[in-house]
Amino acid sequence: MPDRFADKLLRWYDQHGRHDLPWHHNRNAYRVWVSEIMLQQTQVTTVIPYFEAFMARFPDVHALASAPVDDVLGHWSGLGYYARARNLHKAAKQVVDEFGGEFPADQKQLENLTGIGRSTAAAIVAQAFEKRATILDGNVKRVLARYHAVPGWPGQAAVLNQLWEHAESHTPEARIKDYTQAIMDLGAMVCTRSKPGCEACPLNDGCLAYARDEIRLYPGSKPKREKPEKTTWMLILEDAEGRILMERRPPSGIWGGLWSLPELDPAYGSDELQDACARELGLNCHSPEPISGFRHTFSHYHLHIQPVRLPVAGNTQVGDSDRLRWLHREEALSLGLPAPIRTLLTEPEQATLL
DNA sequence: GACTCGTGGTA
DNA sequence: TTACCAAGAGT
Repeated sequence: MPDRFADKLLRWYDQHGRHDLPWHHNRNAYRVWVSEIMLQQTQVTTVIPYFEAFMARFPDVHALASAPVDDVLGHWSGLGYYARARNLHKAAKQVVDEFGGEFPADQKQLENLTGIGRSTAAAIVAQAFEKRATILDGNVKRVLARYHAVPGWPGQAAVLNQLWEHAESHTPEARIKDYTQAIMDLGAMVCTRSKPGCEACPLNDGCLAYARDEIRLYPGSKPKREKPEKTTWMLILEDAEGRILMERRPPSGIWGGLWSLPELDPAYGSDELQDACARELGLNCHSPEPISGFRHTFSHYHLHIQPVRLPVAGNTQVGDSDRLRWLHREEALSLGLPAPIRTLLTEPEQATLL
């Protein structure tokens, strides 16, 4: 049974909530879906320009389903978590092939689409179809962990299940679209991770953590783990015409499906790179010109990227395959590149010669 | 259940 | 400079 929680929250939302985000206009299941996928683990201010460009290029599910995956990845370049883009493209085809281009209004059917989980399916049902459904994203987890003083890290299944139960219990029948936006807005604008605005919170009188003055204890933090250090050679192979050899990365793993620079095993020493290049890529290269490396931090490890210039002598047999392409710098930059590779190609002064 | 998957903001 | 983490989902 819905409680006063939703009423207080909605009253606050009417005055202080965000009513003007890009995906609030021309609202339909497609736009809600794309926004929800982009917003996974990604902040609103980062998403907005990507969303606008994506909608201009892929205005509906048919445009997305019929587009080349490279085009989709290109519009995702710099946003991160690129499996989202591959899954988005795959799911668009599913919607066209299995549902005639119309998104199902059922949460379970939505969850069968690639890349749509429980919370995202609920968000689409609530926001696009205005049917009662319960979301549980990072904002809601934080609000509810504090409101009910739920101990533990939400990554633990037991903790997560408790939060889902609380979330279900507060979900109202009426104004579901607004409620869904409201509880996310409260988490993003008031019940923030650091320096929450408890004095201005519409729910502070029922908040258990606030009553105990223990806001900082919730939600529980993730257990720390050591981040391993990894190293890789990134080859800048430039031919006589100034073209650079680009390589498509494998579909899974880091930067899956994106175009990047060819890599060699870090076990090779600098003096072995020229031979390794000939053996593994069939290229006749000049001697390597080391460039100062840089460290890039991922969620689970640090990667020391060691770029190396290896000018290529004469014609080469490599290239124009599905995996390897010789491209001018501008052509390469039009592909979906990982952020550090884009930086390496656009700001070579960042990687100056040793 | 543990692990993987990016990037930019923030303290 | 570094650690933490945000509109999660797939393997």
